Amino acid sequence: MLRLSKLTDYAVVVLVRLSGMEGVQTSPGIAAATGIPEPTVAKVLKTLAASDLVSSQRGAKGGYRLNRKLSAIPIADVIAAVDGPIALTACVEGSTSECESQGLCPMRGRWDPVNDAIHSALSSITLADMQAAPLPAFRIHSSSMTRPQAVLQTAAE
Amino acid sequence: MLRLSKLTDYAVVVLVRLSGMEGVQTSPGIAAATGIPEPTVAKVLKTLAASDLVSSQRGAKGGYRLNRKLSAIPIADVIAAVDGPIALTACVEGSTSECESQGLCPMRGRWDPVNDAIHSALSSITLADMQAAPLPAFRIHSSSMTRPQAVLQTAAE
DNA sequence: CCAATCAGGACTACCCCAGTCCGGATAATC
DNA sequence: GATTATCCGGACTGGGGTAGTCCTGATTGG
Repeated sequence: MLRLSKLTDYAVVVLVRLSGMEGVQTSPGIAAATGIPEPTVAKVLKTLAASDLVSSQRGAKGGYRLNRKLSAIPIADVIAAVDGPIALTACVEGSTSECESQGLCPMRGRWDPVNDAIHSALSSITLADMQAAPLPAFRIHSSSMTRPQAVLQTAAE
Repeated sequence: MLRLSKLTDYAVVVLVRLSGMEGVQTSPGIAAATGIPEPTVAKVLKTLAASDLVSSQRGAKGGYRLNRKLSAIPIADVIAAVDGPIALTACVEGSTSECESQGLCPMRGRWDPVNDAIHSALSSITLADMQAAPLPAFRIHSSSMTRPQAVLQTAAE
């Protein structure tokens, strides 16, 4: 199904949220604003910090801050940061000649054009594109909602 | 990691193998030729038959046959047949408004451009492209191999 | 010195895929 | 008509990976 992890989903949400504010933001704060569980937000942010997508400020009054503008972050970077290198098959990703059946595996290099195509497709779309995306004419209803909603309604908070 | 299932891998191998022969081929035969376990080959072929990528002939002297030429089969079709519809997020695939947190989920439609990009990328590459792919200058060594190797060395058997 | 926050890892529960197997239906052959 | 080879469809099970939580330590401001 070619699915990417839910964490990547969260990462996009968190990053877009970060872009909306000026100073640093704490993970509890982001968790409250997005509705994503606090530990999970922390996990995502740590991962993103490891990939230099966000900067962290430790200690009291600390928090996270976006390093680049959304328009400078291709979605491929986010996926790579959270889900690891973008590659469709296990054969391709690094472990050269580690294929279980070297002689049998006819894939060696054969998925490369596919991987390249996907990679370039994902590199051409930035978070800004996703932020300003279609966004159907649907509005957030606060009815039957108990949690602190309002994740990012068109980034204009 | 954006990985697709190993079954898709197998499907490509099986389809390329099918393209090399004229008449129908049995799943045991393909299993022997490709080194893929027999039940798995059968499973893949059944799936491919359900998506009209291959035709099946039942009964004795039966088997499978390719419906279109490799050049007419985009890899997207194979992925869709084996792994289901191509969509990156769970939100997108069908279950409309089934998102666990409707108000919270800012993804609704936002991954669409990404999905579209990937879909078109995968539609532009056919099995023929993958068959005639880079194919590094490496040859199958029969040394230290016990299983029936020779999956498809450049489709010229 | 204390409180708030990030850092980094370990840990667990759950879900989905991979692979197998079985009984049934179909069709060619003898 | 019986037999045999093959596909059909589903159920079943085990393993791997993700999601999510938690804990201990390091850093920094009040």
